[in-house]
Amino acid sequence: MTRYQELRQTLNDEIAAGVFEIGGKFPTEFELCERFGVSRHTVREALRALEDNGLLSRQAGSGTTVLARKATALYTQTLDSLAGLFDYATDTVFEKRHEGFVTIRERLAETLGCSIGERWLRFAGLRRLATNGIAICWTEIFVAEPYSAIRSALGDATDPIYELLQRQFDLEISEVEQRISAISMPIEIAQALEAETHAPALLVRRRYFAGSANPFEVTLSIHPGDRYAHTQRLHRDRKRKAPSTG
Amino acid sequence: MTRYQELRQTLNDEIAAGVFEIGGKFPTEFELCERFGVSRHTVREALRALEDNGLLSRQAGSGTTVLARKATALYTQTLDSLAGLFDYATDTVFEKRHEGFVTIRERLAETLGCSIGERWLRFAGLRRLATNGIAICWTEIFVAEPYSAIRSALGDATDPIYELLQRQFDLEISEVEQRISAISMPIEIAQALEAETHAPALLVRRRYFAGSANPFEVTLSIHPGDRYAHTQRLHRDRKRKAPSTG
DNA sequence: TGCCATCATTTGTCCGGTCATTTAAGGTTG
DNA sequence: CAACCTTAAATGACCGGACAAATGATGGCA
Repeated sequence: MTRYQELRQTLNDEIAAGVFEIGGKFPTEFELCERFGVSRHTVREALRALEDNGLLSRQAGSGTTVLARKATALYTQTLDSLAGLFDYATDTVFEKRHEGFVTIRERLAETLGCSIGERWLRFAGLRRLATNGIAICWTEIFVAEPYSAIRSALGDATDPIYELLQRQFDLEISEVEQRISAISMPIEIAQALEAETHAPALLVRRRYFAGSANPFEVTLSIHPGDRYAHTQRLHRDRKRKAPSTG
Repeated sequence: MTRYQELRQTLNDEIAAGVFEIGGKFPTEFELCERFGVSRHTVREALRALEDNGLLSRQAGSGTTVLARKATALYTQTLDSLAGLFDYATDTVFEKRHEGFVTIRERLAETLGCSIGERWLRFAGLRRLATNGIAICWTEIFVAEPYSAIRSALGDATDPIYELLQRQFDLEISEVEQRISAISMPIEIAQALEAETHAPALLVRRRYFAGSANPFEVTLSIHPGDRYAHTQRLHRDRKRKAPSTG
């Protein structure tokens, strides 16, 4: 085993044993260099692994903080791509009906989860199955103003907007929040979807984050209740008596 | 932006543009050092990021291989326990209204996802917030017949039924499937919940598996659309291969 | 020909150092 | 007292170098 691997295991064990208080400060890189007689590079490599495991948090100027005793994830849902969020059987196409800037008012602020007065670029339209053209849902896509320049890059693109945003602005989606609620199908949307007005519908809101506390994109999808159900599966990935992580 | 970030983006773009053949060799670290006039450390940091994104594969002695044109990120939802499935803000209590065996007929077979003629033990009732007693949902719990002995063990237990089942029958829940759809609030349930009849409601079906292809427990929850929304968060995994703990 | 030792290549590990950026703390000033 | 400035300390970025380990090709030998 290499030095930084040994160091990582040693520190991992000490954290698990409760040597350091959770939320408290971890020794600095120089202190660890002295204590273990290794270079700063070796220490940083070990700390990096512990940070990846979610045990530590590091901040320039502030230092290293202990986040947890051990990595705990008992049940996980894994998606190979964000396309997995849209658990449709086949490919879909977006049929744009509206495009333009909106200024958020009270109603929309609540549903989108953003602040009143903000300006967002909005696309709205139908999403259809590519195979037979059946309309699955009404979709509204909101892009935060700083990124509204993608509007020109859209054109004939068939990629999801978050993919275009990632490329053009070098964003890395760090988190996606998905919120599902039941609403009554609005009249205009019912017409576009050829669905029954005021019938129960599924409202799916997805907020895309890239590091910041505010999302850079928010999408709303309204599905007729009889055409779509959201399904997810969670797998257990650790045995009951498993610990002995090191 | 730092140098290795710029380098990462440049190489990322070149890979995406098809400059390198998939499965073919990528330039060596030294070649990249010369070409971009940076140190090996900077190159390695950029390559590391590309490897984490699943674009490259590196092998000591052999070199670097191109795996894909586009980054295929992994997004995971992690739960420390199954209690995380119920994303209520506070504790809840179950108020039992019905208890007994049912034989599955056509309608129920479809909603539960089981076969006609099967016998299940059924509990039905209200779930209330422990703090203020507000009814959140109508809940129906179905336990497969082989485990119906749990009925006697229930009594005053406040634990979730899947916990009791796990203990009494030494089951280990391996998978949970959650299905969310929008329905119209049925009359009887609307009355019990003091909600509006035929208003949009959220139907959450959870099926609990323990190795077998058939669930040992299925629960249905019907939430008034204006009282509850289901929320889940997905995090991007920084690395495709799980970081080892040592 | 088939096998094995050798060697050059490439990535992995580790060392030393320097400067930049971020943060918290302390002191100064209006 | 609040706002600002300075300073120290910590992590982040970057450089140059050295050796280790893995790999694949080369060439000699039975």
